[in-house]
Amino acid sequence: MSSVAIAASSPDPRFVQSILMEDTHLPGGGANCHVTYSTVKTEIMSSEERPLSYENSSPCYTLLQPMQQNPSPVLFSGPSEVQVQRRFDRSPPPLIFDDPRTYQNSPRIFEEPGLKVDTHFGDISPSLPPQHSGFPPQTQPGQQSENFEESVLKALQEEIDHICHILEICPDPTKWTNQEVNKWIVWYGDQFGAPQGITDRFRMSGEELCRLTLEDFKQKSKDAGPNFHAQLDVWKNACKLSARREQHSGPPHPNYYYNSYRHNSVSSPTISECSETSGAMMRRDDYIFHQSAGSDYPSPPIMQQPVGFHPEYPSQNEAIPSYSDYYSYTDYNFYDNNSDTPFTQTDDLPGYPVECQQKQTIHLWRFLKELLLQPERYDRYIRWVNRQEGIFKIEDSPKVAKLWGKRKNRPAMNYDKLSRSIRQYYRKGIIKKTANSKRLVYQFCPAYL
DNA sequence: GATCAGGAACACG
DNA sequence: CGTGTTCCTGATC
Repeated sequence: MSSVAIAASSPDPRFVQSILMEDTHLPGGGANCHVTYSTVKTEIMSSEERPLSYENSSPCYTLLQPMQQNPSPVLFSGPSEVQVQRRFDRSPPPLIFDDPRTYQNSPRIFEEPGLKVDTHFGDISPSLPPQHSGFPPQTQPGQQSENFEESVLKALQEEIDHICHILEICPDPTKWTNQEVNKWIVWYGDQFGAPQGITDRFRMSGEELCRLTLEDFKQKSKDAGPNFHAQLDVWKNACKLSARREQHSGPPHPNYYYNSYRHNSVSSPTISECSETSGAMMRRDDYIFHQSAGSDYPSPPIMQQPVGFHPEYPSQNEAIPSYSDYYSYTDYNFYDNNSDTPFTQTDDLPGYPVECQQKQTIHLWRFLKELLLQPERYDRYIRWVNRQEGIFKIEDSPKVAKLWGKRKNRPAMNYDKLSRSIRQYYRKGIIKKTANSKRLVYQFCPAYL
């Protein structure tokens, strides 16, 4: 059994697009393919093809696939047969092979020296004995591509859910309002290096957006346009596949975040709560590297806590989300284990290759928003005053500053400096003071709501 | 004293 | 160049 690490949606939407559109029925392949979050950095794209967002993107997905008699051309074979190559007219990079069952013995990308295993995000545990690898039994040939598609879809669904939660948008692009389109463009624009004012070029409904062709996107932004187009395609396809799956397999996929937002129910659950209470979050035993009873490794909820969701820790993009600034993992290697912090993982970021921990950044406004979106954790420090209008109040300025400092690995961060950064947003139209300026009360500008 | 506003220099990717 | 970070002065609450 071998695994192949590939970059999935966040790193380059066009690559995922190709998977969803063409590669879900891999000839001879796809059996027991599984997708898990992992910031495995692989050179799928040549450097000139790789969008700017790639460097800042996390997570990547790791596709794990058993070695086949006739390996999938996409994942295993030579360049001439590779869909991705055809699509992008390039030679594919060397793929990474690995055998999860003997993983602990194979010095691979997962085993950077000193790299700890991320039991939280659920990567491969080097210490797990083979019998506890968590791999499901081999499936029948007929199930192969279906499983692959299912896995990709699940991973994408989680990523999309995560973004929907953050942006408070509907997962189905065709149903987006103008404002939701705006949010989505802002979010991915950040990742794709879209020019300022890009949202002005996308003042339309989701339905209109979905009707735009690649050329339309290119016209709106030569560089970022194709990425927007591909990313939208990923969303659309994920939505279709999800609907198709629901048709065949019972109840619809409940988007917990989105539903909770739409129905304006109680405050968002914690991620762990989601994992236990919501069908939208994948069950723990849905994951490949789940914990076997009695093991020292807790069940890794791979998608439960999508990378980047942890405001105190880097998430993807910020440069997303990944997603775009879904973020800098160097931030994990610092300080306090102060029990006051709502997290227990204050060590380094287990499961993330060192090279993935270097280049990502998070924007302050997004960090604040992520804090605000987890009131159950942070409302002691920062909370919405008027969520609809984006007005929020910093209740505990030293604490918020400390969290920000942690996040940026700036131990000397204080509220004076943080507020200076916030004030930089006035000119950029991201955050402003409220009309009746009150201390510690700020307001997100409409485009960033 | 804490917060706010904004200038300026600087770091970093 | 964009996004902060750091330091600063002066004003306001």
